[in-house]
Amino acid sequence: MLKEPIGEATRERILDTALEVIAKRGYSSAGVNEIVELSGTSKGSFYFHFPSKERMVMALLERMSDKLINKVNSSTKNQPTPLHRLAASIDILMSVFAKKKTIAQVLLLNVVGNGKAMDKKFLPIRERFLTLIKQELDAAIESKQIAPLDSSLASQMWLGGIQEVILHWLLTGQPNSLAEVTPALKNALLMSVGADLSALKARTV
Amino acid sequence: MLKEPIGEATRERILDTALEVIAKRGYSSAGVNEIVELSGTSKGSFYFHFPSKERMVMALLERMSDKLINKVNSSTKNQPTPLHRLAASIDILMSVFAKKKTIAQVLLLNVVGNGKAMDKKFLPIRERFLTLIKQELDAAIESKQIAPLDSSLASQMWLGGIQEVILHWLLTGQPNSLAEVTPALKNALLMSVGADLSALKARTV
Amino acid sequence: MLKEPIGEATRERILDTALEVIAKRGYSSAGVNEIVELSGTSKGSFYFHFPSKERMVMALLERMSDKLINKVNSSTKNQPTPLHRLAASIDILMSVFAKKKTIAQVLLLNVVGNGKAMDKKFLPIRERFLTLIKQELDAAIESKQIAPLDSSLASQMWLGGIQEVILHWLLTGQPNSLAEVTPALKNALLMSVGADLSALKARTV
Amino acid sequence: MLKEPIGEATRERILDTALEVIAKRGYSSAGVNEIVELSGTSKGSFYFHFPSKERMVMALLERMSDKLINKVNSSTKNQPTPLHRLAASIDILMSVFAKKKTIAQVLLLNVVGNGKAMDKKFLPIRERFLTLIKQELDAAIESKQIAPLDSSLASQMWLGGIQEVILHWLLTGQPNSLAEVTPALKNALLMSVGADLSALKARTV
DNA sequence: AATGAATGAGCTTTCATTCAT
DNA sequence: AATGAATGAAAGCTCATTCAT
Repeated sequence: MLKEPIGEATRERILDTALEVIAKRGYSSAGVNEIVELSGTSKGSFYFHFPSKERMVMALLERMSDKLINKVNSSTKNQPTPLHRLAASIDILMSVFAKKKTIAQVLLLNVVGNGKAMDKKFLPIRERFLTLIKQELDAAIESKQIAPLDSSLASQMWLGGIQEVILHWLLTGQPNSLAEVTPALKNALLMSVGADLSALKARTV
Repeated sequence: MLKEPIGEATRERILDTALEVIAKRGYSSAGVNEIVELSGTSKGSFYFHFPSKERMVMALLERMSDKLINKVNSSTKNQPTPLHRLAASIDILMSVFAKKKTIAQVLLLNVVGNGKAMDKKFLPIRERFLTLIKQELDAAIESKQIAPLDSSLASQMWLGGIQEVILHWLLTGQPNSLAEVTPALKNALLMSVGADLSALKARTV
Repeated sequence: MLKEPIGEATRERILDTALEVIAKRGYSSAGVNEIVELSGTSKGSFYFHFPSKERMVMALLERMSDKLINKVNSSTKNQPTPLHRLAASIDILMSVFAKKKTIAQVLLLNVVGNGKAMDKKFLPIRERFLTLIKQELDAAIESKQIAPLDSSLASQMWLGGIQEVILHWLLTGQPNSLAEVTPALKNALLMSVGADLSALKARTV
Repeated sequence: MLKEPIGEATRERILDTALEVIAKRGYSSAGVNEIVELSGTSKGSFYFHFPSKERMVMALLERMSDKLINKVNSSTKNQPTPLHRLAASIDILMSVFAKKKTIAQVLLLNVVGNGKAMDKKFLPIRERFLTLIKQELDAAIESKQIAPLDSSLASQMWLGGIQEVILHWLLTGQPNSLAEVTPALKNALLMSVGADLSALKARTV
């Protein structure tokens, strides 16, 4: 009655399972076999819905980054200034990854360097986040919240910085909770572009 | 008399070739076959010198990070303060990667997420760079060059930020030369820890 | 309607071919490659049907000993006494091996010592034959056809004696036909447990 | 001073080690590498002393069966009759194998069915034991200790029977000690050729 | 839409053997 | 006599993909 987009159930089931399996095993060790078995479907179904394993993963990553960017957009909607929006973005990213380890694992451990020279294929996803950050930085510059700077470079630095902190947490378990370090990370990033932290705090209230 | 490490020729040849092949194809697509063929050796030789492909790659990464860290240490030896040393480290890292793309590709594209759950195996290498940065940050804090902060977190942010800029360059070709963005990246990172940039410049002279 | 085990064709073809190849080359020299080529299937099929070469061989041996034991059981069904059943068992074993050299080769030349410490894996098959003999010996003891003795030991001696005669024939070609020596072997084995041969003959009529 | 056949030390060391390794791993899993390492020699030495692994094993088996047959001959030297000699042979064989498991493992688990179609190569060794038994059986027939029979067949049955009992002990650990079953085995074998057991006992004293 | 048996190129690894020293 | 680096054929096995049903 409620299985809304009829006929897509199998496709979704495959993607859901793929997320789990890739998080557990990594991209190239995640076999179509295991995905198909755990999802209760079949090889034939898999290749009916996706032309290849690679394209399936791209669909998965797209679905994931869509959701993630939507969440970011929701959380920034009501923020008064570009810097507030950047701060809110960092908050939401960190909290989402903290809550869904699998998403972090797949997006961060497999988006980069997956061993099959498909790095370029994942670029669009990275680009989306870079653009997100860059736009707000440019807006902050335009509104004189921060001084002019190479916003492209800065956004790369931000993305990398955030990624590495999460990665470190995934791989070493340090810190216990991402929430612990989020404020400090946010401060450091904002300071790196010369933002006035006091202005931010005042307004958050 | 001086050709000290005799008999290591084959081993070195394999490692050199592996670097090229992994840079070209990524870790898991770099076949022992191709490495052996291009290096003009044999499978038997490969497995005489290394117990497995995995261990060979670890040896390669160790050799690479040894060299890299040595270069960093050389370049910071004569710097007067911790912040100067951090700045010099960034300079040398960026210039090395700019010069040797293959090193960047292997170290950055394969250190993380290579698809066979060996991520943890590469941790020691990441850790070495993190420690390098952290030590100088701690020294800078102790010598009051910067205010106290979570130096562990900061070093992660630095490493991630630097990595991402290089990665972006590798994957998109932007900017044309890493040298272009090095000063701005350096500034941003130093500002992120609240460093006084003017103090740095004054002393560099 | 009656082609019951449909879809098992490939699996059976592999087992049939494996029997030939192992008889020709021995267990460890029988390559999956050759088995697959001669059976007109593929490596993929092989590993779809069996998890490993070793497990395939175990399946083969099981199938063989099942058939063999069924034949023995059929032939002893109508025998009046335990000793008659033992005599009939020897007859049928010898005649089966005489007819199907490949079965003898695989079952006797590979059941023991195949070079990869899997000897213990084949034990169950030896055990089945030992049990078969032991049960009849015990029955013969109980029915006072023979005096009490270590039936376990005796069954080992019987099995080994029969095996060796067949082996000798396989390896040297002597005697020309197993049938030649079957009566003498049967007598010797029965005498070894103190059986009264005359009683046997009288009743066979 | 006493290292009699100078220069053979290495060769002997290799053979001794090979015995251990083959007992542990079986023929085809016993690698030249391991033998060479454990014996403290080198690949070069190995192939200086033996033209191939196979020939080395044959040399080992020859050495072993020489020793074994010498022991048998010593133990039968002073026995009064052929049947006494046969009984003594069984005793000594069982006690040697009981004492040196490695010898039993190599001689029995690898002489037969070693997986590389070299079965025929080991025939001479089997033949030596068969001949040993056959000669005494023939002598017993000639001296009228037993009635005429197919001594060739009987010797095969004996050899197989003895082998299987030892094999069973090696593979299952039953019985605890070979000595336990030796008298019963001896009796059964002698009865299988129609020997008068009482005559034997009387004379043994 | 779905199934699962079948494919085969490709993988890493093993190992008896050779040979320059 | 001895060394051990080098060889390469061959092994068992994996896995994304295809296709008849």
